[in-house]
Amino acid sequence: MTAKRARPGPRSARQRERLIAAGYRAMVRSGLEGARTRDIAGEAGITVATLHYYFPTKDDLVRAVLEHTIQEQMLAPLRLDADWDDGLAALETMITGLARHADAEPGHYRLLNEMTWAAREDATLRAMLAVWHEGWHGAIGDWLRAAQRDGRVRSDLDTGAVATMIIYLVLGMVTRPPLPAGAEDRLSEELHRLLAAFEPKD
Amino acid sequence: MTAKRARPGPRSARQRERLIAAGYRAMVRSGLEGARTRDIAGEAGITVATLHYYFPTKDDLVRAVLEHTIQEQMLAPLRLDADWDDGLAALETMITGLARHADAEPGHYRLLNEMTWAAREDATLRAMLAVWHEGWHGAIGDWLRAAQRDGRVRSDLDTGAVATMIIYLVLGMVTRPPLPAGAEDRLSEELHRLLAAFEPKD
DNA sequence: CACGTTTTCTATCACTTGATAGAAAAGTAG
DNA sequence: CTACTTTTCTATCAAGTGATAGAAAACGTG
Repeated sequence: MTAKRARPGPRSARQRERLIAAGYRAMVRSGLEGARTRDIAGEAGITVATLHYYFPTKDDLVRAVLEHTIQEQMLAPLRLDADWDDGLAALETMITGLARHADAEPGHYRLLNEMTWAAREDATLRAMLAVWHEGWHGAIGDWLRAAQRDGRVRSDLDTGAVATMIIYLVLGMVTRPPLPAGAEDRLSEELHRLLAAFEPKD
Repeated sequence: MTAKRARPGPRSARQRERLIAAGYRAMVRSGLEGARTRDIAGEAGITVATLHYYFPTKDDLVRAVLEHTIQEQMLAPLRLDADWDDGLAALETMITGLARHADAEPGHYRLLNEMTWAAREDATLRAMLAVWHEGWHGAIGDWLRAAQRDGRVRSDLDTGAVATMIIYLVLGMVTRPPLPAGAEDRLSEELHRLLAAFEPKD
């Protein structure tokens, strides 16, 4: 017996990509549930019916968009490849870069956020996110250990635990909560002070 | 000319509260948009029509629920009053308490999260959140300064900037992202190490 | 009880939204 | 051109969903 699968035609890969791109934009604009299939189709230059020819249900499209988001849109802002030689600089680049990006593209981080909540009830999504977080956690740990070897970060720190703290810090930061003015100004500087290998003169 | 306002009857304050409580539960369960007015009314033991007698639009109800959430449900888990004498202990109590609470009641923090995003386009909501964040930020700063006076926290730290970091850290933590197993185990311990007044023997 | 007010319900609307059926159009091969 | 496949469109459905009108019930007061 044939599985209750979608019709098997090869489809146009180009149209698929166009729909995923339009879906990403719509979800960044209106959120995961707020994005309307009609808008997405319209933005891709087709009708809803044709959208459903490529993605039988909205959930299929959402899945494809989130997968695309993780693989294409999420790694870039992290700058995991930046300045590998200088771990502290890489850390700073990542944090300030993300803060700026979160101001410019808040919808992107709202999408990441909705994804995290959705992952609680979706094993596939959770697995994808876990892989991504693992890579991120590992990269930050590597940066910290490199800086420890250079004597620029306290050698007694548990780099894994600190990496976790930094990830939490960044995840909270990109939600851009309404903190008192200037609360973020000395953040990066202060993080460096906390991690620094030697006590300042005081 | 009379303003286009709802009918002026006094209403029952008890029913209002019952609706807000039911709304809070429904939104914790299904999210801000996912909560259905029919479900909320049913949970309060009335029909949708009666709900609209108390809250002309769903948005009015949402507003009331969020206001209630900030004032009643949000301050409690922070334990801002805990162990005021010992700032570091208060900090630890807050962080571990929030981690546990976030595991037990994730929906509460999803609601807080949706609120933060909604506040971007709603000045009233943003103002309410800002007041709450300001109090939180101030309390953490007070704890840190108290611990500095006791000589248990490095005196060279900018307590405001560190308070911001801790708030970001907590906001990220309560989203419970799928980090590698055990990533959070030594978090609190490591935070203490970072803040500690003296370098360990190494 | 009688009368006015407040509260609640039944029934229904108006509209959105994801989804589908079936025809038409576009592409492909001989 | 013809026959077949792939893609797209028009038109429409079915299930919600917030909201309302208007009658009925409950309440309060003398």
